[in-house]
Parts: sequence; C-alpha cells; structure tokens
Amino acid sequence: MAERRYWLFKSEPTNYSFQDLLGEEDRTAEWDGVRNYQVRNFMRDEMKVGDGVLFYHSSAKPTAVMGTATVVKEAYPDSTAWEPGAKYYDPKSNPDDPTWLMVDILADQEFNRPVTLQEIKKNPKLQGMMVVKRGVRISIQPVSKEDWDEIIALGMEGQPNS
DNA sequence: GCCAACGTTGGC
DNA sequence: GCCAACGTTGGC
Repeated sequence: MAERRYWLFKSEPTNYSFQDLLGEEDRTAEWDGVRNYQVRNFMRDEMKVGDGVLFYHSSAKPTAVMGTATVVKEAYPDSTAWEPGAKYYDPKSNPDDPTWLMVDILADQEFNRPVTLQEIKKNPKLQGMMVVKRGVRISIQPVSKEDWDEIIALGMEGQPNS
C-alpha cells in the first residue's frame, strides 16, 4: 500500500467554497480548471485515491483551512479545456492528448472552526508549510504528515458547528 | 485597491 | 535560448 500523501487545495469561496462541496450530491466534485503545469504534474504523478486534502479558502475573510476532503478519483482529462467559451478553455489542449487533468474530491470533515492563515503563520510548528511562504501561488500544495496532523488538531478544537 | 512575486508569452 | 513585457495570483 502506497503511503498516503497530503495536500492543500486553494479555492476562492466566492467561486467555490467548502460549503459548496458539502452541498454537492455525494459531497463530491471535479477539481477542474487547473492550468498550471506544476499543479498538473502533482495530480498526474503523485496524487492517489485516499490522499488527504486540506480545503483552503483564499482571497477570503478570513483566509483559512475550512475542513478536509479525500481524493476519490485520480487524474483524468479536464474536459473543460476544450469547451469553447468555458472559463478555462485552452485551445492548445488536444482532446487526443490532453494537456490538463483533474481529480475528484469528496468532502470529509468540516472543521469546528476555521484554521486561519494568520494563526498558521504564528504557529512555530507550521513554518514549513508552503502557504506561509511569500510568493508561493500554486493552487495545490503538498503538505507533510506532521503539518496535516497539526492543522487537523487545531480545526477539531472547540464545539462542532451545528 | 495596491503591489510583490510569479508563470507565460513572444520577439529576437 | 534569452529575457522583457505582460497577465495573474493573492495577501494585505
């Protein structure tokens, strides 16, 4: 059995929020629209069914990890790339040899409270996370098991949201 | 709204 | 293959 990996997925909640994922039928969504080669390569080469996902809200108040999800389908062609007029249309992506890929994720655990970027930056244990580093913009980032465990512990503090 | 930092594009 | 210009990201 391969080692489970951990990831942080960024999403702007005005575009797609963790609540949106929770509200999906089967709580599952296609993670389409990735148009960055480094992120594409993470999905293609490293992401496996069962991997853990921290769902992070960017450009939000607050910017924070909202909960967790699980990868339930490994990389497959992102069909939005060849839909003219779609937001992420890319005429250079050939359906016979797709440039862009997506995965499916399943909402897992909603945190009892958001774990904010502000507190991540203040937490000495979490200084290795890419999300605290200036200028790191990729929308999917690898997360260490130690950082994953720490974020989960913080998110599970306090009373559950009703 | 600002702007630093980054990825991509395209002229050469 | 270099690199300046450009567009985008995303925290603040």
